[in-house]
Amino acid sequence: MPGVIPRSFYDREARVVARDLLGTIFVRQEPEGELRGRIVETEAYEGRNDPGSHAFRGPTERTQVMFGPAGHLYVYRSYGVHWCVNVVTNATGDAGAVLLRALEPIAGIDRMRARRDRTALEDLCSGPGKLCQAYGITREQNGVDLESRLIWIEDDGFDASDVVTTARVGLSAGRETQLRFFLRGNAFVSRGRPSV
DNA sequence: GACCAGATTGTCT
DNA sequence: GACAATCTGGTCA
Repeated sequence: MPGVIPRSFYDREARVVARDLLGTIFVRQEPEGELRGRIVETEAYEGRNDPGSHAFRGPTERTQVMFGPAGHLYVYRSYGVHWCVNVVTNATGDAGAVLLRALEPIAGIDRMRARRDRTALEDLCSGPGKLCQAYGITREQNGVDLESRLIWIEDDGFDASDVVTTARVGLSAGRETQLRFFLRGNAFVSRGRPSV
C-alpha cells in the first residue's frame, strides 16, 4: 500500500534517514500530473561536526533551513550551474540533511526528457544536478514541507536491503566518513563511484 | 572506457 | 576575491 512518509521518519540522524530513504519514491505534484522516481542513491550530511557539510560553520542565511524542523527541502546551487536537493533531518539537536543523488524514473518521464533534453532513462536523474533539472526544482522549492501536497516521499514496500556504503563524492573535506549509500547494481546510480 | 578542463554564480572570508 | 555536495563534451587509447 502506498504511504506518504510522515515527518517523524525524518526526525532521526541523517545517516539513518539516508539509508532508509533508499528504495522509496520521490514525488512532485504538477498541473500535468505527478513526477515519480525511486531513490537509488543518497548521501548524509550532519551538522557542526561534519566538515563536509554546509552546516559545519554554523547557520547562515543559506543554510538556515538545515537548522530548522525535519521533513523540509533544502535546495542550494552548486558550481554556479546546478541545483541540488536535500531532505532536512534532525534528532541530534544539530543540523542535518540527506542529499538525493540519484533516482530511477517511474512516471512523468516525458516531462523529465523535455527538461533534460535527453532521452535515455539512465541519463534523466542519475546525479544530484540532473534530477533537479528533470524535476524542475530550483531555489523556489527551498524550504518546502514534505507534508505539503507539493512534494513528498512515499514508501511502497520496495526491498532495499542490498545497499553499498562508500565515501561521499565531490568533497574536499570529510572524505573519511562512509556516508554515501546506494542500491547495489542499480543502473541509475550516479557516476563518481569509487574505482573498482 | 578513462581522464581532463571549462562553465558560471551565489555565498562566505 | 576565491571557492564550491556537478555536468558535459572533448581528447587519447
